[in-house]
Amino acid sequence: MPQPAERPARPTLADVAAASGVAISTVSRALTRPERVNATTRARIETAARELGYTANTSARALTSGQTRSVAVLVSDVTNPFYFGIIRGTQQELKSAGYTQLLVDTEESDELEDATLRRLRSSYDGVIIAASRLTDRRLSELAGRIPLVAINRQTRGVPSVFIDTPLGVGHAVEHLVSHGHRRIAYAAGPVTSWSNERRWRALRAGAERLGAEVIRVGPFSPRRIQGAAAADAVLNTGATACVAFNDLLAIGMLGRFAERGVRVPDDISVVGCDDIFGADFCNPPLTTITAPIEQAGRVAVSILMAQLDGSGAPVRSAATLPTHLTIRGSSGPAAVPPAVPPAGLTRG
Amino acid sequence: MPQPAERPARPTLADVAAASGVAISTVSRALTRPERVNATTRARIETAARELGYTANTSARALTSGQTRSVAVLVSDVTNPFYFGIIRGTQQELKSAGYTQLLVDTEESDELEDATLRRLRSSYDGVIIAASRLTDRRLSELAGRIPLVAINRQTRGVPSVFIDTPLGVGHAVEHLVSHGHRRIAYAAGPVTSWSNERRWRALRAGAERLGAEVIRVGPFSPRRIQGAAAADAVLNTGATACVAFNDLLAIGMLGRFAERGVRVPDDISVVGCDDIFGADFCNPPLTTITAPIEQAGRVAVSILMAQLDGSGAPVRSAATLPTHLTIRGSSGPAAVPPAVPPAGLTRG
DNA sequence: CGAGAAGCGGCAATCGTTTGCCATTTGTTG
DNA sequence: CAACAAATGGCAAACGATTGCCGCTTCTCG
Repeated sequence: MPQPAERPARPTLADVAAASGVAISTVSRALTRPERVNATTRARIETAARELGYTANTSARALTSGQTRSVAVLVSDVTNPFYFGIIRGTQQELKSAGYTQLLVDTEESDELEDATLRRLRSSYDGVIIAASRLTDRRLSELAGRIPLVAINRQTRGVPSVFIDTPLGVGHAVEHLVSHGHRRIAYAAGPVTSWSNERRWRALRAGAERLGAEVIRVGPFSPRRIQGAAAADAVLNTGATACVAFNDLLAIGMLGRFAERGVRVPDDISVVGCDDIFGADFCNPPLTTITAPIEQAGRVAVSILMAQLDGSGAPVRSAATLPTHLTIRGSSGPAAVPPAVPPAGLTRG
Repeated sequence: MPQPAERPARPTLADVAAASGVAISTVSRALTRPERVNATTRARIETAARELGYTANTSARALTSGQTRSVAVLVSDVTNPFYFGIIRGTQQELKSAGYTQLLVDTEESDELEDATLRRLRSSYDGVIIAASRLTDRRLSELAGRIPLVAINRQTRGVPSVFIDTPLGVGHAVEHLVSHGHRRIAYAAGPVTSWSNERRWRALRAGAERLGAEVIRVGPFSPRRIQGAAAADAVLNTGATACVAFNDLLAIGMLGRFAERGVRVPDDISVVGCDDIFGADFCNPPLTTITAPIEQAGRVAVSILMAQLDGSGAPVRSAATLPTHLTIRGSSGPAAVPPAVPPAGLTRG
């Protein structure tokens, strides 16, 4: 019985070799290390390859070379617009480096993060983790074993890109205090978030420096829906201004304040973090700490590439990206003027 | 010279086999077809595998089995929040099906779309294309060769998920006309967009049915920044209401109108399409055609899975997802009352 | 107690590519 | 013209898993 005439399979190196009358190995070299093969032979091979529509099988290639030319990008919640920015940045940069992006949502779970990384181990050459929930120990152990870059997570020995939101928080405090706010609430994010702690500390430090009071409420899950609870909690503190863990929460708060008839910024000022899509056109437009989110994704990729291409020498790079306060309509003078006029402004 | 003692490599089937005293093939079977191997042997193997931390090498597995257990998701612009919804949906569903998502941005280019699909051919089992820019011919040819599902693109023989925005456009027209609008502008999207044409036709048909006039302006690239140009163009038409190709454009228009002192909806009503993140909290909140975006992603995956798991029988499914008009603050009564009172409301 | 069947596990080929090593050809130089 | 080097291309062994086929055990039943 003759074998079926159909040949739905994709052409392999063997096909190209047969078509151009050389050995498989020669074709392989012609395609991957052009200088190793004679120009005329190479031309013949390239023509044959093109005519056959040959493309290398990535699995087979990965098997021998150990290189997959793809990078896993872990985000803790694809739902969060902040990560869209990261994804955009990594996507752009990975593509231009000829890599493929494996996008994974870890759902804020350290276990899932760990399990995914293990399960896909042979599918990627390196990893970019945004807002990891892993312990320092585990993260640095991981970084020792596989090329990895963390975004917004500084851990000893782990290459990272840090968006310096605490810096912006400092500016936010100055902005608020200069407007007469003396009591500032912080609507906290998840306890497992490293960034959350950093922002809170920056807020406290800034307030202390300028003689303002801070009250922390929360934690809240960084989602818009949680903004309602956060808004109510903030109202209870008697603060005239608040800083939210991130814009998502802040936008949610804005909605709740409107619902309750609390005027922003007349009754209360709201400051967010990140400057995500929407922060500029919500109502009122949100005063926030603008973070170079996309850039963070791009920088993360470039640090990763350095590790990958490099000769194995530990790169152990750590980039810090500055942020700035973007003042929009959601913040303004404090509702109730302070009992004592801000004479202390020229203290010294 | 003795070989270096270090053994950084991941454990393979051979390692597990050695550790549990059986052949490689037995280990493979124990792990993938548990019923083929004795319970006690299996237990021993599983223990060994666990202790060694064994995970299958995906490349090797893909090479023999021909299955990669990953799916390529192509979007034409990761920057567009509409696609975030798609990505979320596919991500969720793919993960629960045990697949990995390869995210690719095709940058609105048919060539890039084609090239990527070819280049990565051996890396995915199936493809989901959102808003393909390919020709019908090419797309259906592709669908004949590889498992594929198109989102918002109906082409003969290509399994697809269609978000029925035209249906919603019809409702939007009724809404506007009932508010006295007689002249409605359409801010068109890219000419290569299949959806754009469908929306325009629905708008024209609806207007004709209700005796209103429509004017098309554009095309505009579906980005916020283009909203300014679109707003200005709409103003020139003398229309009292407009429908935008999508929310991104509509939100951009809102900003421009505010800038020019044109009140929405007092001076002009604005209706968007898709109901993306932000449509509900922009200023004013946008009246828009709410699309089940995430669901579209999920349904696309499930159709793809049917093709993949199925016995090769062409599934050729086509799902249509209904939309609905969500009325918010950006639309209202026409600025200038119609010359003739809308007596025709009870026609027939 | 013997024969057939079922259960179980091993051998080895295979997937498509890469790459170290070697053989051949070609070119260079004294 | 001889001898050696460089350029070129082929052979074959990996990479790590899957799987068809076959043989050995065991078990069952007459």
